[in-house]
Amino acid sequence: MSQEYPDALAVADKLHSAAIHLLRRVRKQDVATGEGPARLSALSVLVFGGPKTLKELAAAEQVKPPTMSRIVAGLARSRFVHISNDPEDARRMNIRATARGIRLLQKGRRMRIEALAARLIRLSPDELNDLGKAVEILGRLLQEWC
Amino acid sequence: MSQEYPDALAVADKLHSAAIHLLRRVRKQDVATGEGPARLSALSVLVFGGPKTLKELAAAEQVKPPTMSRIVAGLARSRFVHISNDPEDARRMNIRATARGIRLLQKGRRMRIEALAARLIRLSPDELNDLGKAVEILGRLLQEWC
DNA sequence: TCAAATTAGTTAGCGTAGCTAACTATATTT
DNA sequence: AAATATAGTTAGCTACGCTAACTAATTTGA
Repeated sequence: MSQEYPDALAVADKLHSAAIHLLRRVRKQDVATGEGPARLSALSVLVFGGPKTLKELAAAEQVKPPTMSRIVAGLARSRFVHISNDPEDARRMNIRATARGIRLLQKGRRMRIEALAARLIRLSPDELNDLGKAVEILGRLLQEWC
Repeated sequence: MSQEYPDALAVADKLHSAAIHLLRRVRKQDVATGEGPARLSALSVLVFGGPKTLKELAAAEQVKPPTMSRIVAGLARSRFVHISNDPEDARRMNIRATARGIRLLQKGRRMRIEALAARLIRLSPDELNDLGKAVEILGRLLQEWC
């Protein structure tokens, strides 16, 4: 009992630090897309989760409606998403990624992931395998979390 | 050769996603400190790495000098850091964390890490162990990565 | 030695991204 | 029909990133 907790704390500390520094490195690839991380992330939700209302998108991104309103406005201005009226409720908007949006997402995602993968291939097969197990665990943990 | 690369890509993808979502969760603890992540991170560098000039601090945080200038100004206004003149070079400033700054950092860090650790202790010992190995690997990888 | 170049940091001004409060417009409930 | 609730926007604040242009101090080197 007094054995697990300090260990979890130590892992939490290093994991937190690693997440911060890892994102700081891959974020450098983003400038090439011309869009910021919040827009790319929202676009990703639309591409992989299908059309959404503004409120749903805000909830998915854990952000308040006014924030998502501006993110969507930026994406729409650049024609990466298309906004249509909900036929059942005139208050709602239906937001969907355009083909252009899907292409942007694929490009940006590919660049970030490839920059990271270029580092990962320097690892030994064992190390990569350990990392693979860890991301599976993290994926499950994050799904349960909130 | 065509075996390692796609695997690294898959791990990179999930790792990237996990880092984004993990930070989004722990960041919620930050509001209680009253300071943003960039200030807390810079303060952390000062606490664990000792006094620094503005340029050194900017380099450590991978940020441009004007950005760090504003971060330091905010920390100084709240008396979390103390700025003194370099006796050898009047252009330079020596920035050090105050006792108040150290206390804030410890508080904020503790809250974020504890929120994360509270999730990690739900894992099995094996899973926690896998995660422990992964963060060690990531730590080394990030050190080499510019 | 003294003018030119370099270096440290700031200021001004821009964009993105987060928030709350207050607003409009539409739906729903009573 | 009026009151209430819901969806989204607007206005205005803060933080945090950048570049360009600036001041002040130090080095360089002719």
